[in-house]
Amino acid sequence: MFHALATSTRRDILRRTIEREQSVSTLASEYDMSFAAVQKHVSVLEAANLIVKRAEGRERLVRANPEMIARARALLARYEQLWRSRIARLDDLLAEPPASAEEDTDPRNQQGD
Amino acid sequence: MFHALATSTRRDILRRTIEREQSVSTLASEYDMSFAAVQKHVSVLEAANLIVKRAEGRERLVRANPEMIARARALLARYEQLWRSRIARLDDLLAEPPASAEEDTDPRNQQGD
DNA sequence: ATAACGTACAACCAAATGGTTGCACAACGA
DNA sequence: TCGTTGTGCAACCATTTGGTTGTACGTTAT
Repeated sequence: MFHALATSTRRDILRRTIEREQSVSTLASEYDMSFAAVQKHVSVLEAANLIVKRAEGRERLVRANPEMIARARALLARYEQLWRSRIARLDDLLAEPPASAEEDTDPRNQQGD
Repeated sequence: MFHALATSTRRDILRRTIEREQSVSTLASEYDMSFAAVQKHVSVLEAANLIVKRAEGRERLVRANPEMIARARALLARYEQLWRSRIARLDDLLAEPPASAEEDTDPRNQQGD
């Protein structure tokens, strides 16, 4: 999925199909490459579920799938959350009372600052 | 940057270095591939600014760069925003009074339901 | 019916990618 | 000092990727 987002052409296709549903050939006319090349980009986005195709006569209308974009964003948000919880853990260590020598591992050696 | 995130190995490296800073060889020992392969993944992440390397003796300590993760997430959030504003625009059209035949384009033909 | 259009797909190609091994070199430990 | 460890880098290889052209086929318009 991140792979599908890794090309600027595909991100642009995504952007355009968010704006409005449009046919593959309409999309292809926007780029300086062959129809087949754009067709491949579209199929990569489709495989990643970032867009959806719909048949209408001889045309295939392409529209973005906002659910998948949200999923990608949520995944990255999880990484941010990991980071925040790491910070929280360090804060916890620092907040611990430096008293009692009960533990066999000294908290001061857990995370050098 | 999305390209850097496109491999599960690299996302895993990112996750580990969010958890805690660690050397390249420590990272390498976690994966079933050569040191050089992991080294390359690390350099891809570094080029994308998703991680930062720091020299300490002969080791190179790697840590995640949360700013860049946030930027990626923000970018995807913008796509979501695009989608929302598209919906808002359609809502505006539907909210318009269907009276006055002044426009030369009939609102009923704008978006087939 | 026939031409033009929109699409799908296969074959092909150059470049990038993800992996390998090997070598060089600096830093550390005995 | 000398072996070991951690790193960087180059060369190489197989596969994937992003592009091309050509062909085929259904749909639309004349």
